[in-house]
Amino acid sequence: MGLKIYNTLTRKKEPFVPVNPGKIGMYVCGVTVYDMCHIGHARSVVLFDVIYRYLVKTGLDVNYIRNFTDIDDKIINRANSLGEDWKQLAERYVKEFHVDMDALGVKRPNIEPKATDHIQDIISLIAALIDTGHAYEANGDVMFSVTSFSTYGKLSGKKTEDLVSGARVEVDEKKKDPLDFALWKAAKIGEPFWNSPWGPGRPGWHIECSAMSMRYLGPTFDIHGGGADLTFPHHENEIAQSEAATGEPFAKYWIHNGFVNIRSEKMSKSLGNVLNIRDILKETHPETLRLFLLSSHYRSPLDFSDTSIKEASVGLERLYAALSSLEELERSDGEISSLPEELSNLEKRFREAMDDDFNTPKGLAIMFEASRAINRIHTESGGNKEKIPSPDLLEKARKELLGWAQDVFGILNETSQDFLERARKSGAIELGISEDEIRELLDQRTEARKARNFKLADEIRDKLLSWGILIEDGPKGSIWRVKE
RNA sequence: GGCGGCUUAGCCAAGUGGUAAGGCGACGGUCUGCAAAACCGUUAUUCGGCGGUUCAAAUCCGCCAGCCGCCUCCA
Repeated sequence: MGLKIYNTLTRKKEPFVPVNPGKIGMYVCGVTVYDMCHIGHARSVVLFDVIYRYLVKTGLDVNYIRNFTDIDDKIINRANSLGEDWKQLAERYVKEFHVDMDALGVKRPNIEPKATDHIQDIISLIAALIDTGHAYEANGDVMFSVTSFSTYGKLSGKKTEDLVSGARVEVDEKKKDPLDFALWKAAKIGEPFWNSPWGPGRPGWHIECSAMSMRYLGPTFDIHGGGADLTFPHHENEIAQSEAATGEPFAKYWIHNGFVNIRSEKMSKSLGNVLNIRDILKETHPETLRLFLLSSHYRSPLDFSDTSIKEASVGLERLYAALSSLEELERSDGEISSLPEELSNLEKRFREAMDDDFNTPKGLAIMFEASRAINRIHTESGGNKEKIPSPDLLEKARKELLGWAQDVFGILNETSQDFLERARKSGAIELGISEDEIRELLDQRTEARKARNFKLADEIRDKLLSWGILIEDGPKGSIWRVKE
C-alpha cells in the first residue's frame, strides 16, 4: 500500500517517496493579506491542514511552512484607498486570518514566514539569478529571463510559443521577451521600498515563495501546494526561478485544490457573491463547514449552497448522535467479544482511504458506516447485555473513530452533550425564543401526556414546531432541538 | 486561438479493468398514544451519446455532445 499523491507535475497518481525518509518538507502558498478570507481560502487551508494532520498521523516528521504575502500591489492599493499604513493593514489581516483559521480548527504550521521578513533572502536569490545569466536588470527592475530556463512550462503543460501567441501576456517595454516576469520592482514615488543593488524597490510576487521555501526546506523538498489557479503562472515561475538558481530539482510533489462555486456560479468580486469565512461562521458550526469542505474530492469543484451546507450540518449531527449512542453502549456492560466489521477495522480502512490521494469523502463514508453500525447495535440490542459488545472493544472503536475524526479531519472535537446543548442555545437565540419558555411548554406537554390528554400535547408540539422547535420523546423524557 | 479537466440515481458524491461506497431526499415497515430520532427494506441491470479493444469496461482507445477551469490579480 502506502500513500499515493496526484502530482500536477506528472498528471498522475504517484507513490509518495520522501526526499529524506521520515522527514517531510511541505510548503503551501498562503494568502495575500489585504482583505478578509473567503470560503475559497478556507477550502485550500483546510485541505492542506488535513494533509498535514494525516502525514503527522502516519508518524512522519513534517516541517510545514505556509507563508503570508504581506507586500504586494493589492495591499498598497487597499491601504491607499483606506488611508491606512500598508504595513498596519497587512498585520491587521494576518490577525484576521488567524481568527478565522483558529475558529475552523486549523493547526498552525511550523513556520508562517512573511515576505517582508525575507527581503535579504530574496535579494540574494535574485543576485544569484543575475550572476548565472537567468535574470537581467532593466531600469531598476529585475526580470527573469524565461527563455534561459529550457523546461519552462513543465508544471502547467504550456509551451512558450503558445503563451506568446496567446497575446494575453502583458506587454512591457522593460522586458526582453514578453514572457519574462519581474523578480524585483523599482519603487514608484510614495511606494514602500527596500534598498537593493538595483536601487530602491520591492520583490515581485513569485520570488518570495522561492526564497522562503528554500530558506526553511532547502533547495529540494517534498510537497508544494496551493489553489489550482496558482499553477500558472505563480508555481511555474517558482520552479523556473528556484531550479535556475540552485541547479537542483525544486518541489517533488505539487498538489492543487479545486475552486469553490457559490450556488453554481463562480465566486468573484464582480458577481458580488464572495462569501467570507467570518460571515459563514455566524450561522454555521465550524465543524459543519469543515465537513462540507471535505465532502468532495479536493481536486473537484465544490458547490456552496444552502442545500449542501444543510446536508453537512445534518451529517454532523448524525455523527454526534451516534457518538452519544456509543458512549451509552459502553456503559451497558456488554458481553459480546467481537465488533461488527464497520467498527473493527477502522484504522486500516481510514488509512486506505487517505492513502489514496487523500480521499476525504471516502473517509467520511467510513465514519457514517461506523455510525450506522453503532445505531444498529443500539436499537437491536434494546439494552440486552448479551447483544452488546464488551466495553473494552467499544472503547477501542470509539477512540479509533474519534482519533481519526479529531486528529485528521478536525471534527467531533466537542462532547456530544456540549454539541447538542450549544445547538439548542444558539438555535433558540436565532429564533428569538427563550429556552425557559420552551422548557415551560415542554413541561406542560409532559403533564398533558401523563394525563393522556394527547390533544393538548399535540397542540403544544405543533405550536413549537411552527416556531421551528422539534420535540423528541424518549425513554428518559422529552428533549427538543432546533429544526434545520 | 492554445492547454487541461469534468459528465455516476431526484440531489450531493466515492469508485481508473472483475460486475455500482456513503450522504441528503422520497416511499414502505419496526418502534411510538401519534410523531420525531434510530433501525430494517425499496429507490442506477446501469455510469452524457455512438463505436472500438478485452473473457470482462463507469473504468482503456476513438469520435460526438454538453459543462468548466487556466492562458490576466485570484485559494
